[in-house]
Amino acid sequence: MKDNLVIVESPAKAKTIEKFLGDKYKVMSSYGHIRDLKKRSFSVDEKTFAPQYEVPSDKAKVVAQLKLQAEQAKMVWLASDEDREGEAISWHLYEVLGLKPETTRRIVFHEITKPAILDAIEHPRQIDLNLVNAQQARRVLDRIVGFKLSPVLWRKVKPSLSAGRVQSVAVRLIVEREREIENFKCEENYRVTALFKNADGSDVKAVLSRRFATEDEAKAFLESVKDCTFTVEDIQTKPVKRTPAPPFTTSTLQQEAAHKLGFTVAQTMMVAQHLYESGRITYMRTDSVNLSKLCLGASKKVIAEQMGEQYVKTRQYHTSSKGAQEAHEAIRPTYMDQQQIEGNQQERRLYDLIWKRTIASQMADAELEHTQVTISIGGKEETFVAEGEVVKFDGFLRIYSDANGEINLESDGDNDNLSTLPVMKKGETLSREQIVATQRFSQRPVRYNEASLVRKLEELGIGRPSTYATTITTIQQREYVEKGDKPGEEREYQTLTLKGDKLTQASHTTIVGQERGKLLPTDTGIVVNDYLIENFPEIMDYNFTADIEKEFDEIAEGKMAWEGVVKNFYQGFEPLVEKSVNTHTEHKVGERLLGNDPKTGAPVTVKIGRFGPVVQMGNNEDGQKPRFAQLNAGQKLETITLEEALELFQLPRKLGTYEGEPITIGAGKFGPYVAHKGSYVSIPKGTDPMEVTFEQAVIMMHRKHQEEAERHLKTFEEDAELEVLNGRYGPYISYKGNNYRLPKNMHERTKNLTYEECMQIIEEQSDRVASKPARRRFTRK
DNA sequence: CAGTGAGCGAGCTTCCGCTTGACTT
Repeated sequence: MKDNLVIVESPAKAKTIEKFLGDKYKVMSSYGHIRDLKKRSFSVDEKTFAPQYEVPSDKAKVVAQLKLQAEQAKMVWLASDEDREGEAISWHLYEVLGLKPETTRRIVFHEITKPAILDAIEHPRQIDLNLVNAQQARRVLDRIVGFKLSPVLWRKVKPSLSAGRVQSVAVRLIVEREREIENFKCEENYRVTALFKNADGSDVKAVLSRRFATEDEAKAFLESVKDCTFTVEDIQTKPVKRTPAPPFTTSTLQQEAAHKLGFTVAQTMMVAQHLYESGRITYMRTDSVNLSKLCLGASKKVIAEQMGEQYVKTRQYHTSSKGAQEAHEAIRPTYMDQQQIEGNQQERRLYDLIWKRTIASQMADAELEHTQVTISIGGKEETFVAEGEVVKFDGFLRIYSDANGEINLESDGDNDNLSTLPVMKKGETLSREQIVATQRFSQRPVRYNEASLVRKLEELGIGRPSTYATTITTIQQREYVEKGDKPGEEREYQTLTLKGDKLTQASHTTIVGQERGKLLPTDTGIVVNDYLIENFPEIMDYNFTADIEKEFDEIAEGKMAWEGVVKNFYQGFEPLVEKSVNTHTEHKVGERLLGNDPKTGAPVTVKIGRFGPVVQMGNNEDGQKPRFAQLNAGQKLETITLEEALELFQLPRKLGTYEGEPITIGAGKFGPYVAHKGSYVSIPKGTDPMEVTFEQAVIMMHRKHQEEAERHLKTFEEDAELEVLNGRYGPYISYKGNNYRLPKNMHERTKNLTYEECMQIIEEQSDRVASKPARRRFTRK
């Protein structure tokens, strides 16, 4: 039996630490929190705010094991993380395991190294009850907000909805961005660029120092420079430095993995968890950019050996993000000298990204030389400016290309990729090749994707590294937002080109504003958001979390009592809940009267129904049963018109009977369809479902059945689960529920593919296949 | 990427923040 029991939060950490401590110590894991507010009931006293805790059923086993060991140990060391939640975990352990003060010590360490842990053991302290109370305030406040607001939504909007301090603000960001885009007023101007040749005949590209508001102004300018001479007026050269980005935190890792590897936020965390468990990287849920001395030294060595001393620059970064608690290190490789690891493709790619980012953060600045050449135009006030950049010393750019790890959202693509300028002399005359005025449009704001929403939440200090991924999942599960693509719009723009003495005009088209994998608000999301903002403005305020965090800090410093902070909040909040529940409105939240049915005079309204947005015709007043119809894809509660709504009631329509069963035309989530004997055929886009005749419908059914029959291109005796199928995008391989792309050069000979060939393709692509999304769970009726 | 599809008067839903295994629909 061991004399000492050390309890940490994570089993991977426990394993590592046990090796450092020798045989007098047993190290176990609590697997995070072991006790929480009761799951189903409110569990907070409305007067005293006393919380009712319980050990959840899935934690009973862990707790029993810990208890057994704790009773036998002479000393129990509580070594949960050094932050608010960690302190609370220690306190709950103390309470639940029935520990004694004289045989309990609280220790913390900031890096998982032998000296750091031995040092922690040398310097134990007591549980900090102020910090624990700050956590209790946080926990209780979140329960109050969540469990008081959600039922309001069940009554006012639809069952099973939810609201909370974090998720509701996340939805607000998405709804507001969509409104910004709707209200965006596009402004246009004319940007003038020139192509010159210098004395050697090399190209010089330059941009005019001003833009023109109208085509006429741009035209007048081009006319006026026909006979001008263009002279190199000034050449300015100055050194520019570029600094590497700090090492990864959870949020920056999610952003970069999304940007560079195309991972979703959840995917990144899953792969990182594997890397952590196999000892490849440090802990992956962190808000700290701090690196251990061990890592700084190891990085220095690797850089000096691989690239030379001049590439080394040891840096220690400091966290600037709001609400950071810095209980861990930055996310970095455990062993810096391991540049590559074994593992599947996703693991190798993510590891590579982490390794490079960490190494780059310890490398020298990149040194560049920026040159700006000013070109005068006859006696005119405007000038052309040519800019160029030369890398003098690549520094960290040698291994990490994206300095800031961000895309510049303001840029409209004008300043990208500065290249080298040819040699020019001051006073030199340049020959004009051509000058082009291009019509430009200001760009509307860009929608959020998962990773950029996380970045925004972190910036606002809302949510924690351990919850970013789940928050993103929750708002999608509640159907407040959905991931989707927006097709670009074709836009026409004009150019005016001056070449020699000739001024020509041309019209071009381009696709703008195309977006993929963006978060779009649903009707439900919009209705819930507007309702919450109107009735609970404090909760929906972007600064609510930051403000309340200041009070939690006061509790942690012992300056305020936690119940007082909660009470103060509750007294302002609870009456608003009361008021909302008791305000009986004639119409549902978000309901909109579109008008009346011209035939019957029945009112036509849209609202959020039990299954989402719905149009209703008539009400119960005249004793007639109201009719309902779902909105089509693309139709929005806010914008649908009476005419569009009435059209929805035209379907379903019966066409007649075929083979003893009726053929009907219906409208579904994915557009109009023909239904017969339980099978469905989509009606192609250009075809009006009201015009489809019985004969056409029959033809469509037959074509579908034929396609279905031809779908199975090849099956294999070796394995019944392996098939070659013909899909919408051509032939593909289907195996055990996953699909695999068939290389283009094999499309011709799908019929004689061999079993071995197919298995090889599957093997090659198996890393790339994303795990199947969890099956949607429906509540049992 | 690889094929979908109703229903709109019956009983349960929900928060945020720590952490990973456990399974049969």
